[in-house]
Amino acid sequence: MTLAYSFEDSRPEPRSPSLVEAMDRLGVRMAFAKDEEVYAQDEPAELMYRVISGMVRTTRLMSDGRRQIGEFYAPGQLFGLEAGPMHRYSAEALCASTVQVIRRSIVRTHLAEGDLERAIWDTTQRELERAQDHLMVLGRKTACERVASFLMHLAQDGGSEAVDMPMGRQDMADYLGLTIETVSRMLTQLQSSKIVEFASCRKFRVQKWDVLERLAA
Amino acid sequence: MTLAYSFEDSRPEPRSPSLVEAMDRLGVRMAFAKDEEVYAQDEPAELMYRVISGMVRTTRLMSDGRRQIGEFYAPGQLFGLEAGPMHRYSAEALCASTVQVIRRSIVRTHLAEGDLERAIWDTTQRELERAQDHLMVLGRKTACERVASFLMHLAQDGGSEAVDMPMGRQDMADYLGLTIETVSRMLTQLQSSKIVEFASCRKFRVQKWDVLERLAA
DNA sequence: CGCTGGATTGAGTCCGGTCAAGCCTTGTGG
DNA sequence: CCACAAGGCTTGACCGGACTCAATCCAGCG
Repeated sequence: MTLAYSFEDSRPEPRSPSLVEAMDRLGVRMAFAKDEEVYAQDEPAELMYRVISGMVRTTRLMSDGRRQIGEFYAPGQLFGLEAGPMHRYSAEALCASTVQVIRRSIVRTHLAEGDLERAIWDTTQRELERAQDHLMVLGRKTACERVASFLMHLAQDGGSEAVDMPMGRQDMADYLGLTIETVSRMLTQLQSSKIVEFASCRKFRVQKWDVLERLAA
Repeated sequence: MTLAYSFEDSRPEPRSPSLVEAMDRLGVRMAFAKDEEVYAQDEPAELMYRVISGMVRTTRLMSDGRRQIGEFYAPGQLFGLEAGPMHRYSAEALCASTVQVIRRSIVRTHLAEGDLERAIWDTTQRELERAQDHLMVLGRKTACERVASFLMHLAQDGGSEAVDMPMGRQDMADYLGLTIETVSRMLTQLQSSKIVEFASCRKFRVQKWDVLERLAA
């Protein structure tokens, strides 16, 4: 495994510390290769997951191959905590990743009454908020605004540091409802306007926060 | 009020019957005119709402006026039951409507422990599922597929009956991430292919379920 | 050093947006 | 009952942003 994207636990889960602790004690760490599936759509959701290193994406596929990415999960974030009994998206590692896995029933027996429920609740709530923000992006924003929003979001809590982008152009495109070519064009456009600067095609730095913020609207 | 859209309680809320009962006993019925606001975005969410007649939409606005509709709520459905402390969308009646309103704190004191929580949970869960389906529509479907999905959804539980569409073209457009003109064109296209038939511009009947379903993908 | 897969760039097309005209329904007032 | 106005819907002509297809570039790696 390369060191490139192993920013271990740099963004810890803000809530449910006791759950995370229980997962640490009782959970199993599993390694996933790039593009390896963590779970499948319509599979029963009896496990829960937490990203340790790398990054995970949730995707949904149409019969003709069109793909929509629901969300990206960075180290520290919980995922696969569906409200219903089934997974509504499939989940895949988008680069070599390690994920902590634990059976829900085990968590339940080892946690104070309601702790698991609270964690699921917090996660679902955040999930809904993210989906609602995503709707605005997909429904009403231009290609340039979508890409700007995306970079903004990635850079959010990175200070003025260089930000790593574990996902490739295709993943960005499928997240933003665009094509790779359009994503690429918008990125070069943002770069030539000196709004962001790319060290490599997976690493950038924001140069004009105000402009980027205004573009992301 | 015209009789056009008064399909009172034809689609009852499937879960949380005790909550609905409590709302019936303790809630207040309020009438809203077309386009009247039920609650505003970023307003504290201390009330909960249930559509009695008419229809309600939740919307989010961008600074330049672009609008995204989050969801439509038919009679019987609960809305405004946000997970967080604030409303993340504003809600408006899209035609003359009556809405049952009740303060959350009152519900809590009159219901068995956990009943309110369960209702909020069920609603949030359904909300998330709807948002996730919506993402696929906005991210990866063509104009024709979006409109087909929309009609499909409306007609879902209407049998082969004529289906009423309380919302205007602008509302459809803002829900589907399109313009009124495109929506209109797709509707005439679907009609001239004999897939659906419009009695008036707000009332239709599905003629070829299989084709519509395939289009909606 | 060449191979490979991802990223960029270019040329051309097309879907959906824009602008503008016309139509139809509904409601109002003479 | 008709005339007219107003708003919503449809239709047409045109435009442009994003897609498609294809060539090229580039970094990582054997």
